[in-house]
Amino acid sequence: MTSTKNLLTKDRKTRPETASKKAYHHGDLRAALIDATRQLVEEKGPDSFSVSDACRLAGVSTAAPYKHFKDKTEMLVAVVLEGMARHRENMLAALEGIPEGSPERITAIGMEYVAFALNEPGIFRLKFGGFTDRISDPRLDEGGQQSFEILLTEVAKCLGESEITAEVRRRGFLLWSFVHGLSFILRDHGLAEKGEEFDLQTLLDDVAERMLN
Amino acid sequence: MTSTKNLLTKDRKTRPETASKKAYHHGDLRAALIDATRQLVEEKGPDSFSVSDACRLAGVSTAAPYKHFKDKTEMLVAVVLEGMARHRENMLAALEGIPEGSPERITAIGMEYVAFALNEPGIFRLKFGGFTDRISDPRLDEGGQQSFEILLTEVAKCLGESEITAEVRRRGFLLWSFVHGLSFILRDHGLAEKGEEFDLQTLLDDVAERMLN
DNA sequence: TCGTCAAGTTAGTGCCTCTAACATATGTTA
DNA sequence: TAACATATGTTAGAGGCACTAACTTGACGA
Repeated sequence: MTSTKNLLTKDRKTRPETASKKAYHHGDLRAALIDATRQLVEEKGPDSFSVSDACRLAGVSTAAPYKHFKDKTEMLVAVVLEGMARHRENMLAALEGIPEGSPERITAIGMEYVAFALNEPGIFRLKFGGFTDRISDPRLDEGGQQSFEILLTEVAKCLGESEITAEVRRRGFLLWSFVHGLSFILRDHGLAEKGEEFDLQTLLDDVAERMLN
Repeated sequence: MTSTKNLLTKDRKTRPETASKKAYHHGDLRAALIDATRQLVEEKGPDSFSVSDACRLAGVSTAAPYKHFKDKTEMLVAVVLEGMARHRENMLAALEGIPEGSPERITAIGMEYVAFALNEPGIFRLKFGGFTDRISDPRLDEGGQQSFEILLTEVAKCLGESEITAEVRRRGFLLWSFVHGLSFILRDHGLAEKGEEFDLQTLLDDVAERMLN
């Protein structure tokens, strides 16, 4: 589906691009397994994901992944890391063309945050749903921190601060909490709450104003 | 630990309370298994929970649970339902003694919401963390809705409305989103964000004021 | 050309969920 | 009170999964 090959693979020299060798060796099994894992996590849900399924999808034996990943958890971590990088890129892209220091930049980030939760709920849950008993990799915390910094930078500009002060951090934390919770709720229940519908953009504008004034 | 027997068991007539019959029949295995499940879910995390472990803890064979529960998922649902009832009771109890219509009632609910997430993270995650691919029981949605109604009632009073209007629902939704997200973040990272600490009560007061004014 | 090593394979272990068939206690009814 | 029906336990076992060990293939460098 997505052409994310080589994102997480170690560089290899002179890989022959004649991919159809009917090869005993796969070519880039690591990337293929990550693709398969992401697909299955979204299709069946993270809980129902099995390494065996990923192997079947990639067309290899069930022992093959262990040449590339320590265990099942490491496969999931790889998928989440890749997803978080995409998430950050999306948020940064959403900022383009919006004037610096305007609250629209805050809401744009929020919209993108929610969009990721709705478009890739499986990965969103793996990262944020508290898989913490299974997955605890420092790289995941780093990634989350980087996303948070993006928000803080914008909050600082909105508040007219030249650097990230305690107050900026505090406001950012409030905004983050809100959008984070909103993402979970929307993913689980949708925007229609007992027949009444909220407009997401309006909701975010409202909150940004309340939090930043 | 907690004496929650009979909470979820069908009434049985004339249960002999001479529990130590070295009995082939357990007495109240259903309740014992729910207890064991809750304990294990908190100790090891929902992902690592296994029916076999619960059986060992309860001292029965691994086939015994299936006389009381359809499958593993139904065991978890039972634990979550029981936890949600406790959660609602806690929130209602937290309101006692606080004058009607004051925003302190809102923050008291928020504090209790967060407290549950921190005290019973396993159950919190099972309910809200999006186990939705495995667990989807209408009773869970009902329970969540009931909790939300508690909040809405208080929001209406704070806004001086005699019934739950669209605006009440909207404000309640904003508050819920915030506290929900806050719960997740605190459970995952704690209140100390890079050395700076927020006071939870102050944070909630602040947000309530911003959302209700 | 040959040896080495990365990256596949098959076979197998141990744990898990869940089912089938059997065993035992309990309480109802003749 | 005896016998039956039913609820609730048991053991045995099927089938799936994560992961390992030992073997095989083939690509690359000396």
